[in-house]
Amino acid sequence: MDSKQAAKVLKALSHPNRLEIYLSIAKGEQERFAVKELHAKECCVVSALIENLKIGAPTVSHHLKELVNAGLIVTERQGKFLIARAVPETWTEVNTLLLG
Amino acid sequence: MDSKQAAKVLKALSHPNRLEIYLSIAKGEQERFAVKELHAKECCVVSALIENLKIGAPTVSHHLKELVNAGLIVTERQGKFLIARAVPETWTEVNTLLLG
DNA sequence: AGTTTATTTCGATGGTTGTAAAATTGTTAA
DNA sequence: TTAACAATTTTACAACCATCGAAATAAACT
Repeated sequence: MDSKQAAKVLKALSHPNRLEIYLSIAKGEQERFAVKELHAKECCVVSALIENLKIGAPTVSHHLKELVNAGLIVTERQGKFLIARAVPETWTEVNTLLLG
Repeated sequence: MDSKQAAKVLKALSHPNRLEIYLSIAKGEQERFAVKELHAKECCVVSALIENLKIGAPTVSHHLKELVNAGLIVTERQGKFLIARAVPETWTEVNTLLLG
């Protein structure tokens, strides 16, 4: 990964709320909120994040789009809900650039 | 490190020019520009960064201050020049949070 | 003093975060 | 199969923050 792409990823994580959203998704801490049919590690709906962060749904929606755009997560709609999963390789590549 | 502090560090690296500056300092690529008395890995003067990035001295000065403020580098004046060294532990802590 | 290197101040420009209100998409119940 | 509900997204807008250079200032060498 080149440094311009890395800067984009870092920017996506550079806001406290967005970093929290990413960590919640990556660590699957949303299990208690998630719909029962899904596995814990791949669960995260917008409404769960709203509960935790106390910011509005439109803002969460916007933040999620930025994380998707940076390649840090992927999302998938399941019925009414939006499910998110982290893409850990993206962070690994950034880390490689910074440590290399 | 807590996530708010991590976000601050990530923000400092979230701009392409600042990331380049940090990488230059961390990798000691500025040796050819540095004053001869200093060791390669700890050398980096503002004028060298200006050469590489083609942005003005005031902007470089401002970016360096943000990197210092995030704890990613330390600076020291040696005569006319400003010397910078990376503080790799800061990045390590951020990485630990993101991987943990 | 004059030159070189870096910093501060200030202003212009553009981007970011957030909300309210409306629109969209999917589910459920009559 | 409509009507009502529920989750998310889009649009529009306000408030705030970031990047950058020009000019002036500071610090250090010759």
